[in-house]
Amino acid sequence: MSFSRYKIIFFGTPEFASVILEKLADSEFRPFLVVTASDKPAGRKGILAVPSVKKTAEKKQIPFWQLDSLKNTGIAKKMFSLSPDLFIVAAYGLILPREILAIPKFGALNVHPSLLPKYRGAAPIQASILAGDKITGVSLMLMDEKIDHGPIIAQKKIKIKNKETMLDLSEKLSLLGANLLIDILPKWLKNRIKAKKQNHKKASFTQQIKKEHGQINWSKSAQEIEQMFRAYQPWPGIYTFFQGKKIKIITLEISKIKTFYQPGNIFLTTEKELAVMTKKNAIILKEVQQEGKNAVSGKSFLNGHPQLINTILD
RNA sequence: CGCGGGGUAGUAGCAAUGGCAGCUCGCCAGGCCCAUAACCUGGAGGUUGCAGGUUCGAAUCCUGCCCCCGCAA
Repeated sequence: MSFSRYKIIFFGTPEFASVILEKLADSEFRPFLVVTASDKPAGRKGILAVPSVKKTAEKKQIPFWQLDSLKNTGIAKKMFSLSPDLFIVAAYGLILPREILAIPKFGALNVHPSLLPKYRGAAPIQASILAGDKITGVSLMLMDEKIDHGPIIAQKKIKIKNKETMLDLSEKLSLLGANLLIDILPKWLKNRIKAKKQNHKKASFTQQIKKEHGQINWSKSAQEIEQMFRAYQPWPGIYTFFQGKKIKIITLEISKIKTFYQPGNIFLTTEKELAVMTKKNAIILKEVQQEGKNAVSGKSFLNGHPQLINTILD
């Protein structure tokens, strides 16, 4: 029995969605149309950045639309005329209006990288790392007009490992989500699954991440700063200011070394490594990058800035 | 033509802003030491990204080019 007669439209934009699209494209749930965001200028020279999903659609030879708005009524009509059976949405970036959601017979399914109702919104993966959670997962959800609010079809948990960054976890969750989809879709399309309403009282929300979130507050604990570091890879990264210049931290390590320094104090460990004290434990700066400069090891940075030792960072 | 920083010894990091090109690290030799990545003494190592210009004199000022990076998006 094949499901390839069902007409599926896939909505998504970044890498996370791209992984899912790739899996679907090779399955019997291959979408016949992909909707993604348009190319946007990026980088120093304003070179156009192509959404990851667009590349995958091209690679898998699936037609795609690049839309920056779904509010145009013509879009809904055009989609309706294609008579799709199902939408699959993963990190598309735009809210789907009600008239669009109403189009497919089997609804619009969203792949959300958290255990809903926890971490609704824009940055669930970062939120789970930032909070130091040990377990997270993906949720398949039937979309309604409110963000990440619809009833849940399926969930799958995974552990968050110690050194896992947002990037690592994102990749795992996208694969998990893709496999879960392929697993669940046959039952869903035969109406054998009932979506369960979320417990809205337990809902929590995450905000879009801004660059300012990456500034280090040294009065937090080393543990918290390290979680921040992993959550904000690759963007915005974490940084501090030294003599008015922004210093990005490229790699770091927690040190349990005992000192009497106050939080933010820069010092040398017995191994001559560059370290900063926090509220609890110290952070060793293995690799740093000053604005306008290449990334260098903590030792090298120290060679050029010997006055660094014993200054206090905010 | 979005804004800005940078390229100086060795695959390292930084000074010197018109007047002898220096510092830290590393490297080499020797010393000290039970010993050392610590300490002491000495040493090697440079066409200052490339090309041109201004000047008695350019790492420094001007022009063009190459390369690296931060911001913005």
